[in-house]
This record gives sequence, structure tokens and C-alpha cells, in this order.
Amino acid sequence: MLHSRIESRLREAVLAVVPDADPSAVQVRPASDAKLGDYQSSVVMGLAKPRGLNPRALAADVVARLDVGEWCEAVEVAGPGFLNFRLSASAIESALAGAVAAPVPFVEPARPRRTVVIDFSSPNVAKPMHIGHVRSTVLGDALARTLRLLGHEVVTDNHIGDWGTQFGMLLLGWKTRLDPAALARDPIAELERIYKAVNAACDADPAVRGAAKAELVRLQGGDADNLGIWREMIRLSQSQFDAIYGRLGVTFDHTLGESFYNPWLAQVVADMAARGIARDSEGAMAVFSRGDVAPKDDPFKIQRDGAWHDMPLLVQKSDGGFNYATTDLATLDYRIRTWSPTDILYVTDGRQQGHFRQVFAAFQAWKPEAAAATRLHHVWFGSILGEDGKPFKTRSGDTVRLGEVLDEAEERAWAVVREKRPDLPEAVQREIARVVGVGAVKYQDLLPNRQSDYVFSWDKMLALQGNTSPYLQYQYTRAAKVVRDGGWTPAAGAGIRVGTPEERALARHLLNFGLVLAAVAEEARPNYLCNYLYELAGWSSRFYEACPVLRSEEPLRSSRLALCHLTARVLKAGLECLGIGVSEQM
RNA sequence: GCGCCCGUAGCUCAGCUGGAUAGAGCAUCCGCCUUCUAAGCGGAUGGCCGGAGGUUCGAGUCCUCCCGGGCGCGCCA
Repeated sequence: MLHSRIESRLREAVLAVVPDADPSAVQVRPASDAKLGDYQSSVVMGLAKPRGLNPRALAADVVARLDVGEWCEAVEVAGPGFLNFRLSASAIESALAGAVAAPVPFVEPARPRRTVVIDFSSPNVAKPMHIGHVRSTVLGDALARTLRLLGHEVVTDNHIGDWGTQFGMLLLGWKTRLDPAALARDPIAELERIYKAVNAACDADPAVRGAAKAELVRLQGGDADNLGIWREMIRLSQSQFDAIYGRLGVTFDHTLGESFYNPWLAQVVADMAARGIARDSEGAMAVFSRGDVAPKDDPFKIQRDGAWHDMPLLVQKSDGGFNYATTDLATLDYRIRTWSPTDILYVTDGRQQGHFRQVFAAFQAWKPEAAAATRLHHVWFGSILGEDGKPFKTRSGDTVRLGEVLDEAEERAWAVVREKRPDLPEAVQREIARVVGVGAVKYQDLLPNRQSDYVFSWDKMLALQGNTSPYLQYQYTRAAKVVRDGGWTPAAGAGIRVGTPEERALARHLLNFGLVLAAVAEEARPNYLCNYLYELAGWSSRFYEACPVLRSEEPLRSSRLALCHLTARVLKAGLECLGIGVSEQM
């Protein structure tokens, strides 16, 4: 891409003038204002300051050594020492022509190819998938898709909650309170009902709690009846998950739930104990601070009443049972042994930050060589709040089911399609509504910075105007339609000319697609891509307003058709990275 | 108490790890469809970036303190 070529030439020039400069600090970015150029760099100002040099003079020295003449007009030194690059029309035009032939336009395969394991979605067995699962599922899927498009190897793993103390209550409920007719009608609702009923009974009556605990012990001991019921609950839940994932278009390479790691848990704790990483604490096994960092940065320390206290990570309960920390450590070990990843991404709620800090640190202590080879990232996101600013629930206090959100989204989209396109048959309208409705839900979740809490609003989530997926899908449809009507194919169109300001603005924005994808991958923030695509849609819309395509004379007509073609492809590829589909007509 | 996060237009939020004049959507107001899809485009209104200091060529972004809010803090996940 032009950007990376310019950046590496600038790096050479800077190092020629300032040999001890940090090469990674030499960065070229899209210009903040089109009037200033297409790309800009502020690197020389940062270099001049500590060296006591005049920034503008240093900039002039760098420019004298800089050879970007094949792509740019004369480089300008502006303001306190900015370097402004303006692409030549011929460079833009040949980049566009190259993109027509490329498998993915404006994207080149990422340089060091990484192997990235992504842990996301992770719903719980016997519970409905609810609105809270949207963020992890949609974010994780978007990151997987983006990393794959960039050429990285991705392993997606759905770490479902299929083990744990809740199964004691579920088993007891299954045996004593199950309504078979209700189970047949809506399995998850019935499982949820018996769980809540037993949970309430446990609070009221210690004997019930004891009975639930006994069921759990029998399950853990390998009791055939309980294992059979447990497997049935997983099967019922998995078919619910599959239905939702099918609607969302989300797939996983693996679904290795918590129970998969049971055979290793005892060994994990024993090995950690043998290596002196974990030790007995009040009857439990725990990982303590090694005292190698300041207390405030130590995940195993906490301050209380003015003094720092130990805050260990428990890897085995005093009753001998294991907990999620144990499972997470076994999982981490398994993933590294199995896939040798360069990175592992955990896409979860921000409230688990402390937990993951402890798990990562404990693993680092336990297996330093494995930890050194793999970067661990907690890709966390904020909470979904109700309009009152409190955690989002329905009026009756229940969580909002994901399936119902998708139903409502598709229904609302269908109403719009009926109004806009009464000429289409209902089956076609329904299909458009499906793509638009599901896309709207996903986009609304991907658009905000993932770390913000966000306020749930049906109207906002399902809005079809403004910076929303329907708008992006609509702009794709327009561009694709023009290309179809023009009878243009990539084989036919060679020459692209960018003459008008609108053509040039659209073209220069297209060039930065790969740059944005790299930023999304680097920071695990798909919202960068959302904003890029929204801007692209705006530029393309302004282009249509100003530049007739089909009514232009050749060779302008073919040139503009090629621009439409590239716009459509980038919109489609970008939306695909977000897990959002397009329709050829809307 | 300690830690993490947040506070930007009336509302909901961006702001690319310190760059040039702080941007969108919604809402309000004014224009644009006999011309390739108006789910659109153009324009207007709207800001002490919670407050006070500091760091430097340059701060919404970094540091300190204060105010206000959310979350977390041993055997749940």
C-alpha cells in the first residue's frame, strides 16, 4: 500500500539524518484535514525536542533525504514541523487499478503472521442466551473475521459453562420438579425455572442445599444417572446455542467447555504445589504474591484498613473441589500446548479484569517459558445498562433474551422494507429484513468503544437511519446496482481517473482500508472499522450526488464504474469483518 | 479504604496511544427527488472536553489533587 511505502521511505530518511532515532516512532498517518494533504507525519517534532534542534530545520533536512517522488507531490513542511504528503493523481490511479485485480482490495497480508486463539461468547448451559451475550459474541466474531482477512491464523473456541456448582441444583430440580411438557415446549425456560425454584428453596431450607450438594458430588463422582441428565441438559442447551449462532452467522472451530478440562485439574494443582507456586491456605490451595512488583501493581495484593494484605488466587477449594481459576489455568495450558498461539484473546466483561490479571500472573509463575511465547490479552467490554443507568433487565427483572431481540429487529426491519419496497415479493422482503435486522443489532454493539458501558434502547439498537448498518448496507446496494446496470466487469475496466474532488476524496479514503483493519486487529477495536465504513459511505454518497456514472461518456463512464466496484467491494469486505451481510437490493 | 473504568453539543456517543480549527448520530430549523435507490445529500443551531493545578513547541488525550458516577475486592463464574 502507498501508506506503508511512504512510511518506510520516511523511516530511511529520518534514520539517515538522526541515526539514533527509534524506527518505530516514525509514523505516517492519514491527514487530519484533506486541505493539508493525504498523509502527515509529526515525527520530526518529537525528535527535535530532546536533541535541542530546530524542528523546521530538522524537517527540511529529512525532506532533503526523502525520496517519495514516485507517489507524492513535493513534501511540505508545515506549522511547527509537520510533514505533509500529497499523493499524485497517477499514484492514486495505479493503486486503484491494482486493487481491482487484488483478492482483497487495499489489504496486503500482515507481515509477521500470528496465530491467535479467541475465547468468546461462552454462554452457560441451562440458561437462555441473553442480551449480555451479544457483546462477547459479536466482538469476538468480528475480531476473528478481521484477523483472518489480514492473513493471520485464528482458532475460535467457545468455552461454554457446562460444569460447576449450579449443576447440583439443576440435577435436584430435574429429579423433583421437572415438568416434562414444559421441557418439550421450551427446554431452556424449564431448566431456568427449576434452577430458580431450587435456588430459592436452598435459601429457605438448608436440607435442600444439602440435597443439591449431594447431587453435585454424585455427578462429580461419575454417577451414571446424573451424568446422563447432565449430558441431556448440555444437548438441549447446545441446540439453543446453535439456533442463535445460526441466526447470527457465528461459527466456532472448537467448543471446549469447562468440563473438557476436568481430567487435568487435579494434576494442575498438584504440579503448581510441587513447583511451589500454590500452597495451602486455610484448607484451600492458593497462589500468593511473589513480591516482585510494587503492591499497587500486584494482582495478589489488596489494601484494607491502611495496610497491604495478601489476595491470593484460589485454585482448589477447602472441600477439595476446583473452581474456575483452576479451569482457566488448565485451559490456558491446553491451548498453548495444542495450538502454540502467539496471542490469546479473552473477550469478556470488564468485571473480570482482576480475575484475569491473577490468572495470567499465576500462569506466568507456573509456566514461564510457555507464558513468554504467548501474549495474553483480556479484551474486556463494558456493561449494558437500562435507561435508569442500572444493569439492564426487563420490567419483571429478567434478562432480555437474545432470540427475542433478533425477532424484534427483523420485524422492525420488515416494516421498513414493506414501506420502501412494496414491489418485492414477501419472501424477498423477509430476506432483506433478516440481513438488515441482524446487522443492525450487531452494528449497534460494535459502534461504541467496547470499554464504555452502554445504555440499551430498543429504538437506538434497531434504528435504521444515521450511522447504522442499514445505511452501510444501503450504500453497498447502490454501488453494486450501478455496477450491474453498467455491465461493468473487472476484466473490462483498466483505466481509472480521479478528476473531480469527489472522485479523489472517495479514492483516497478507499486506500486506507487495510490501515484501519490493522488498527482494529492491533487494539481489538472494531469500532474503528465502523467509523471508517461510515465515512466511506458518506464519501461514496457525495460522489454519486456530484458525478453521474452511467450517463457519462467513455472513458469516464468505465472509470467511475470501477470506482463504484471498488467501493462496493470494500463496503462488503468491511461489513463481513463485522459479521454483517449485504443484500443486492434493498 | 484500595484498585480498575467513566465524566466531551439538549440526548446517545466517537476522538486512531501527545498533533494542526474537538467530530458524528438522534432531536430542532432551512434547502434538494420528471435525472444511476431520498434507508440519501447539502446547510444552520448547539462546547469552559466535570473542576483546579502541572509537564512542553503543542493536552480531550500524560501527571497530581478535588467533585460526581459505575464496577471489583478467598473458596460463584
